[in-house]
Order: sequence, then structure tokens, then C-alpha cells
Amino acid sequence: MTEDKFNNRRIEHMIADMPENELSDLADLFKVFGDSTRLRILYSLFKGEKNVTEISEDLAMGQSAVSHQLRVLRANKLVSLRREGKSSIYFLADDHVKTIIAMGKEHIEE
Amino acid sequence: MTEDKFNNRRIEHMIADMPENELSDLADLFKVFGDSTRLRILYSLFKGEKNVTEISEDLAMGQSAVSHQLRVLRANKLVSLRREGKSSIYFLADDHVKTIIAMGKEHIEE
DNA sequence: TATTCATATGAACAATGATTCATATGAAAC
DNA sequence: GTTTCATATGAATCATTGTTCATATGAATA
Repeated sequence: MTEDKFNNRRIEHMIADMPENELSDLADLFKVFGDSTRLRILYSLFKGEKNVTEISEDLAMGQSAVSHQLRVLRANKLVSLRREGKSSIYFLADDHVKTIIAMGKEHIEE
Repeated sequence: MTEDKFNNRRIEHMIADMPENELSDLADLFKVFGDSTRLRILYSLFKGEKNVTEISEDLAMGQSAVSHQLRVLRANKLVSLRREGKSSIYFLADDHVKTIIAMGKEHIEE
């Protein structure tokens, strides 16, 4: 944790220096967060790692739907998994997930 | 800017205390960021306030498409506008926009 | 090896959403 | 008041995408 990693000045530059073509990748990333099911999966994993069946039960959704969305989350490196016997144990990939969610939450609560 | 407003511990609580039903609102917010055109509009406004025609020219897109998307951004309080004669001058509504974009940028660059 | 359990995946379907076209509103200029 | 300029908006269209259903893969167990 560097101190004031996200102060205003740094952020200004961060964005100003962004090449236009990155915006498309950025939109793709936000698209991943822009789905209720995926967000609920991330929230569920925030509370602790789980296998697919457990996530399905937690969200009260079909296994297939959850599996499809986990695929998307994996492709965007928001979750990782490890195999244990027949199960795939999923967990949050890094701290950016938490930060991004917290930031969005800040906005809607203002 | 309060010091370490977004340190790990605070973020953990922020998310853990979030009621499930907020996730849907949060998804809606991210959905707004999850579109290339809207992100390009935000980026354009980041460089300075503009009227609709200027944004259209900057993005090389039709006025109608831009206007439709500005409506979405407005509805989500990401941009505001003031009237000047025949023009509507749009500008970023607050600093959350910048922070959220910077955060996403961090992730895809890791 | 056959069966069961856990997960992944492909195809089909339905819903959502971005863009375009046409038009409406509304303010300035003539 | 009429024409022009700037913006907003409704309807239609086309593309994208989330979910379901059916099935495949693959590991454990009998």
C-alpha cells in the first residue's frame, strides 16, 4: 500500500495519459461488473472461497448459469480457481475487485 | 481527501456490510461504464466541458447517438449540464467518475 | 469398468440495448 | 413570425448477451 496511491493529481494524469484505444478494453472490464449475477458471485466469493455447487446454492441459481458466468469472470482475471477432486474451488483473484466494488458503492450512496 | 480513505480494512467492511439488494443498483452503475461510447464521452469531458455538437465531432459519431448516451449518463449522475443559448454544455458531475475509471485502468494494466 | 457426482460447454431462445432515421422542441437570428 | 441552429426523443432495427436445456468431460467410487 503506497500512501495516497489514488490522490487526485495522480488520477488526473492516469486518465489524461490513457490512449484512446484503451477505452474499449476498459469498457469490456466494466461490462463484466455490469451484471447482477456476476456481481453476486463476486460478493459471495468475497465472503469466502466456494465451489460451483455452493455458489449455485448461495445464489439460488442453476449450475449452468453460474458456470457460464464464472467463465466470464475467469477470462477477465477477476476470479481464479483450484481443483480439488471433482470440485473447482473459486476465489477472488486480486484486490482490484474489492476496490472497484467499493468505489461504485461510494458513488451510488452519495 | 481523508487519509487512506480506501485502505484495505475499510474496503473489507464496506463490502461486507453491503445489503444484497444493493448489488443490483451497483450492477446498473457499472453497466453505464460498460459501453465504449459512454466511456469515450466521459473521457472527452475529462479533457474539458463541451456541448453536444463538440462531443459528436470529437467522437466522430452522430448527434443523436451521443445525445441518447448523454441521457443515460445524466440519469446516473455521471455528467451534468448547463444551458447556454441554444447549446447544452456538459461536464463531469463529480470525482467518482475519475476514480472509477482510474481503478479500472489499474486492473487491466496489471 | 460402470456409475455417480461436479463442472464445463454448445445451441437455442428471449430480452436488453445501442444506433439510425425521422421528427419534435426551443432558442437565436433574420 | 419564419428560418436556422442545437438538442432531445420516439420508433424501428440489429447486435449482444444471459439463461436454459441437453450433453460432454472428467474425476471419484462402487
